[in-house]
Amino acid sequence: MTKLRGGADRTPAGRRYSETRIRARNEAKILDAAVGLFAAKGYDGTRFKDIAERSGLPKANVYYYFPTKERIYTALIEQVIDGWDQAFEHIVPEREPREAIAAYVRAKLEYSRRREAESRFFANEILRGARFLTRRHRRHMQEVTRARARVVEEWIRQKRMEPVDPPHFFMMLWSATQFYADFGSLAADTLGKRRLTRKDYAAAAETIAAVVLDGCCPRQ
Amino acid sequence: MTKLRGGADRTPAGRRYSETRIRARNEAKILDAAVGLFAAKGYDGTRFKDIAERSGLPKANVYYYFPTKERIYTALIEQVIDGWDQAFEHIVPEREPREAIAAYVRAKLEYSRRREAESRFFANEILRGARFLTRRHRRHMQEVTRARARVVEEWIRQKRMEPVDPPHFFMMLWSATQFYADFGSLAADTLGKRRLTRKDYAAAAETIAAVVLDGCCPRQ
DNA sequence: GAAAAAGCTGACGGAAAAGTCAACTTTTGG
DNA sequence: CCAAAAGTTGACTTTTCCGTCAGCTTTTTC
Repeated sequence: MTKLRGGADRTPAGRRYSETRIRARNEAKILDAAVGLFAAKGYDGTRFKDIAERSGLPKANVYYYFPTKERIYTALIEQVIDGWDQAFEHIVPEREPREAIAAYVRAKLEYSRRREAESRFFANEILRGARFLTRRHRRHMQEVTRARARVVEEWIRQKRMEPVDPPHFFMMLWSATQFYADFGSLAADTLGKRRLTRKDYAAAAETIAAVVLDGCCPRQ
Repeated sequence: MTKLRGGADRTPAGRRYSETRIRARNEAKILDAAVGLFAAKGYDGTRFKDIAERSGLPKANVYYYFPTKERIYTALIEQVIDGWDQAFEHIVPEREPREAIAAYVRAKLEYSRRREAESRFFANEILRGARFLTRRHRRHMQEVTRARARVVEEWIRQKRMEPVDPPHFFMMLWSATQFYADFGSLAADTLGKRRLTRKDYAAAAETIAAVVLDGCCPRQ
């Protein structure tokens, strides 16, 4: 499996970045401020000045850590992909498909509820054609997805679930789970509420599980 | 049902807009150019100058038709909502649920495949919190959705389909169908292709139908 | 404790964007 | 055909934003 986060950037003095405490803290501040802005306004719509203001640092200071706006953006991409990988860990051959898939759906929903900005940020990037995803990122995601697709294929071969096309099946799960965070305003409108609550996410998990699981996995 | 498109803007001389042929033609040119740019770059990322260039008109001329970038944007929103309504027409009580839902899924997929830019444009707007949707737009969409939710409720009452929460069920259908157009680059990667073909959309429709329909509607 | 590295910042320059305007040409209604 | 309305446009001003830089302070290292 390709490793991400191989970062080898260096300070002017040749020291590896992120070695100092101050740098780590300030980079976190900046990324934290940036993810919300990028999520709300997109790459082009986000002003460098605004990132600086929101993170509480002078603009020139932000430039000290990130030489361009693009670097901030790509740093965030790596951060998000890390999270993306994790939910997949539920999809393992030993588990019962029904239970594993339900756990995966819950994990994804939980992630997108708790890290709404990250979720929207990434959705935005993909929506715009994923122009900042490098070949390395893409390959990594492909490999991870393919590995889990093999698990599903195995389940199907064992007649433990209905025959579905694994990639399409995953995409269906992604779209359903991301929807609530990414299109939250539409979801809220549809439910006639001002904002989505934890309960709404729970109801979503239930509906998705009810429909998808009964549609692909025989009940015990 | 609330009517959209009530437009009552007037020219300097008090004439209703869109009465002249030239205006109609040029507004169409502008909106056509704008939708692709907004879809690719978002509201803030789209340059007024670029809209002008792409539509083949001088910038000042575009300003003659649309006093601000925002007006172009909101004009597009109305256009898209019109399309959104149409797919819903398949959801009628007389039809067999299984068949009606399958038709709805196909219609939505077809729309997002053929009008990819519109689809992405709208997804982008929602993703950013739907800040340009007016109360009128929102109410309209709510009403339309609610009306169709009643049809689903009726089906359930008649035991013609499994009990599901209609709003969540619709959101699941929306997310699954929009995914392929809106997140096309991710979908293509996942399938190991450069671009999505008509066949991929067909496979998507099949997977969605297989999973969703078996999950909610008893087979005949 | 002093040299070196890391961290910080106000002020500035250049580029590119939005938006304006006055004068021009074309189209239309009667 | 001609007056009025609609349509067109280049050149302009204003605003905004990215990125730089020189010189400062703080922290680390030995």
